[in-house]
Amino acid sequence: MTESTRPMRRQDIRRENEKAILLAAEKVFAEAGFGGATMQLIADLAGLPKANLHYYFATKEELYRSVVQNIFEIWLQAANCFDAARGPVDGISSYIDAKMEISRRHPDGSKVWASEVMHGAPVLQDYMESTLREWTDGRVEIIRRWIEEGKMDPVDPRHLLYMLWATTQHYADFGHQIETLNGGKSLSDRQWREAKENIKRVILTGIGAQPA
Amino acid sequence: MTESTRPMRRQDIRRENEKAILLAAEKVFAEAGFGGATMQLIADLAGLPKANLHYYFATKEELYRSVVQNIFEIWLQAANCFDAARGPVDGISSYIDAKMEISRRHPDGSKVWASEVMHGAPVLQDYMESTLREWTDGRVEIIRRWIEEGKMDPVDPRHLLYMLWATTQHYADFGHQIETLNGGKSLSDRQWREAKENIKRVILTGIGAQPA
DNA sequence: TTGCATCCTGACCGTATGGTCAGCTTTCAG
DNA sequence: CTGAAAGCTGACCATACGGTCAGGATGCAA
Repeated sequence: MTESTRPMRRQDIRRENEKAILLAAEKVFAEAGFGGATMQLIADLAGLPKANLHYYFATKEELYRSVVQNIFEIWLQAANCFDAARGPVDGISSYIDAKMEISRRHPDGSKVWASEVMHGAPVLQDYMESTLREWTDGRVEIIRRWIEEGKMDPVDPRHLLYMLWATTQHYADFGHQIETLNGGKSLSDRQWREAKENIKRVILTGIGAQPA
Repeated sequence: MTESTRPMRRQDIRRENEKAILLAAEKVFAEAGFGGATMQLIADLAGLPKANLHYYFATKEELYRSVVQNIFEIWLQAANCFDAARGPVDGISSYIDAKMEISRRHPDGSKVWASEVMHGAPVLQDYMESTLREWTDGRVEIIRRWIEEGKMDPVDPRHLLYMLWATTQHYADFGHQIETLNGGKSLSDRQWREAKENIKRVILTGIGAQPA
């Protein structure tokens, strides 16, 4: 760690430990699910004694909640690409890029999020009913406008969004399956690019998207 | 249950109890994950004492394995539509129909399967490396032939398959999210039909599929 | 009717887990 | 320098869980 450096300031200690715990927790929750994860495992992975975890996060639930909220933030940020766009080609392309990047860089987070939703969103139900709903309604409106302006075919905006979420998250959540079918090797840079291009091409063509 | 009927035959008893246990287990595993599920909960839901579960299924792992294998069977069966097809429109349409029907009728099974894969397929790894791989290779070959025959655009067959899996399973695995965004109500017959039609339309158009 | 295999279950057990706490060390403001 | 606040942790606890088992109930073939 930072053994040979000068002693850390309190603030730094707090930040670094919380970060290490959250990172370890994300991995363990992703691999074992909430029920299968143990504080001991997370502690070991973070390189801290278990009691120290409880110093920063009172309960397993609280730690889990923090992890899930982190993911949700990242998830929502990817959405900004959508707003600045002038048309479906631009907006959907960059959204797919962003979400595929998340699937590649934060597969654990993606899995935790998927798990949370699959189990009925016990922790994030309120977020889904407020933040997520507002975000979705906003994008639906944008897509609807694109359709009105003749920039794409009249596809149901909600189902289009579900399709975008599904196809991109699949590469994280079902990454193990994809790897297995890829001869046990994780996708190469090239394969990730192909995956992205394929999704973009099929969807953009599929909705009859017109540039600009 | 069957309180007012005549006593059951042994065979029937065995079959009915195993069925009840598997059904309950599927639901509990789907809702809580493997680690979060308890034999007691499954027993209660099945209306049997916990010890009775261990009479039919020696361990929690064995019960889980049975559940997952059941899903896998259903999953593979949906694949048959693909084979009889004469072209991409026919084959992919019916495959989407079949998989959407599974998502609607067996959402719990779908979730258990998703969970299993997300956690690295600890139980079904061997199946994925044999049965699933063979199945996939076969379909890839079919799609490749369709492309050669000019029946669809040259889309990477594997990524196309992933797209089909992702979009259809999404309606089961993320059903809770979809319901929340649907005003807290589950999708109506009409909405399911729209979802299916949307997926078919976007994908078939997206790959430039030609009838026959 | 009899005997046996199957079916069933309350009570029990060892273990692992989430969580607590008393008391230690370290930082740092005044 | 000093004292209080923040950070840390080994040892401990209560509980819940997966699993066992002895022995009773039930069906069924002969």
